[in-house]
Amino acid sequence: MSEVTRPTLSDALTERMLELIRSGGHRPGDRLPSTRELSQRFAVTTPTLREALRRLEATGAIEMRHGSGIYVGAAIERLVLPNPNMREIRAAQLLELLDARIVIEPPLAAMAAGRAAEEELTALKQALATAGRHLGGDDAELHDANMSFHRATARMAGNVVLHEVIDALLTVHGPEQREILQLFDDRRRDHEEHLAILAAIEARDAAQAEELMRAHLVDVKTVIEHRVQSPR
Amino acid sequence: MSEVTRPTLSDALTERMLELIRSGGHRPGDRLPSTRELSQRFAVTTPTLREALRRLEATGAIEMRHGSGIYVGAAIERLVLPNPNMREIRAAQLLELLDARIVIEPPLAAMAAGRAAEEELTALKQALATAGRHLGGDDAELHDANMSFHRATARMAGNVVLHEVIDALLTVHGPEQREILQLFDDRRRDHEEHLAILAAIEARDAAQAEELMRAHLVDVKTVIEHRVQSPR
DNA sequence: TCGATTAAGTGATTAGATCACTTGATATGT
DNA sequence: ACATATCAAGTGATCTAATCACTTAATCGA
Repeated sequence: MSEVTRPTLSDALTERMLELIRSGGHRPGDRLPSTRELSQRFAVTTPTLREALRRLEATGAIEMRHGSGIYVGAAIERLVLPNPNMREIRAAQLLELLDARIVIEPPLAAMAAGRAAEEELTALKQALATAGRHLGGDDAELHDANMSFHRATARMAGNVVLHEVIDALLTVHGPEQREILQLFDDRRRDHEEHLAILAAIEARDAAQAEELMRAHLVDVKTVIEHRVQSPR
Repeated sequence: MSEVTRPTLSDALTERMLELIRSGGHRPGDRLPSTRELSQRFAVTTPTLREALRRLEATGAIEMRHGSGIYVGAAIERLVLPNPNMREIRAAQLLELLDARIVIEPPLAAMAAGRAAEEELTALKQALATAGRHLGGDDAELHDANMSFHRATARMAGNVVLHEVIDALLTVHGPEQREILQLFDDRRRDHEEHLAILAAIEARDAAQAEELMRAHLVDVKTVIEHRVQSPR
């Protein structure tokens, strides 16, 4: 979903469809209106509507059964719902995401330490350097740089499957996390924890890399938990 | 991609497009033929073609830029390419997949043991019972039942994110794994290991559940490694 | 009571035309 | 000569309205 080109009609349709499912309180398995009714309601023609539907189908948000109807898919629950009202729900998702990362990323850090190559370490250092430059400035850029650090660590581990998993998780929940994680005091500590992880990997100390990564993610989780209970 | 309904024209188109990209040796960023030429080559009309393109776009396999063209996306490399010739590559992917599962599933088993509810345990037992019935028979059904056991365990852990990750991994690599894992002597041992894991979860012994799951997956990995070196 | 039939509703596909956007070449002005 | 403006060709986006293919549940018949 790179936004290099201007949002097209079909782009907007996809989101309106998601909104329809969500605001309608639909659950997985529920049946949605027919293509004819949807195209009328959204004032677009059938082919245009179907393009939007195909995208949703590819994501697992809906399921289209020939001759039967359009049904809400199982994946609808894990989709990023751009609903600005439901801060708590999104925070809960975020905590689950962090639990997932706490499971996956520490072993990845250990694997990375086991096979750290010079050229790969460069990517890590570069991400941290970028993050360092944005420590006092732009929220978005700092967050992106930090995510790059985690991505690079995952890539170094040398397991494509796990790398892609982490990549997907960070991509999907990136914007939400960024929004919640905006607090100035955490910035420097985050950065220093990243540096410590890098040092452990560079020293090829798998055990410490794993432990530092775990501690780091637990720290982040703690911050978010507090943030949810007492939003600023 | 549930195959409850018969594959539609657009389904086939999606795969033909993937094949075109792959066999053409295209790399991410490469430009593909225009919609007009593609629709002619595949002998379908524009709207039909575009549905297939939208699905590929949603997956990140391609990128459509208004007024410019259709380009190969970055995600094309991590897509599952149904190439029947490359047994070694698929086996290598399979080993990476198992490494990934070895990272994720043992902690999930531990989490499941921590919050095992009666009704959820039923799903586990049911899957194992089904597997038991197929121990001496159909390959495909036995494998499906075994995968159901792993899925159910992941679901019990109570983390939607990790559950979906495991679900996706098992779905994507399921058929390949099944093909490689066809050996009669492993069946009973696999089944018994599953039973042991269930017992640990039922006894709420998180540590043992985790360790048994890890040992089980390592066993499977060992089998595959041997199978690749000396295919029967 | 159970099976086959059927009709209504639904998704899938067709056809060609037109609109909107990008891009590189051309022309223009300095 | 260089930079800017204009333009035309190529491309994706959308429209239109009709027909085909499939599912489902009610209906009918044995």
